[in-house]
Amino acid sequence: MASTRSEQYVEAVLALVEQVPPGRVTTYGAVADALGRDLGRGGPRQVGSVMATWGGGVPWWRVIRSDGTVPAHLGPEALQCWWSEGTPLRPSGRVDLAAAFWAPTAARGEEG
DNA sequence: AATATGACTGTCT
DNA sequence: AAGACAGCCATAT
Repeated sequence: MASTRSEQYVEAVLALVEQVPPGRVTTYGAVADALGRDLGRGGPRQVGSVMATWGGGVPWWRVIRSDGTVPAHLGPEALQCWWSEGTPLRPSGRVDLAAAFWAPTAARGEEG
């Protein structure tokens, strides 16, 4: 078990996703960028891969694409959560990143 | 080392 | 607005 770099990355991703407040959302690229400052891994694909494997224990619906859309697997489920949390949505049914975007912070307890 | 795949992103048409 | 294409990064085979 072990504390491999991969697990550290996974924990860091999950930690950021859990930090996302209700009614707000962030993007894969933003999470990858925030972690890239600390872990040196930085790929939105990798963040998505982590979510696909371990996202079941975090508010994954608060993590969407860069254009406010969401993967087909999450559509209906995420929508329900957004309604329930009052996430700012666009008339098209997408999240309004201009109002709902939340900038993730490093998992090492640094914010500035 | 090379190839294939993926909850990504940006640009062009 | 929607579809197609290229770029990027890590993992698995």
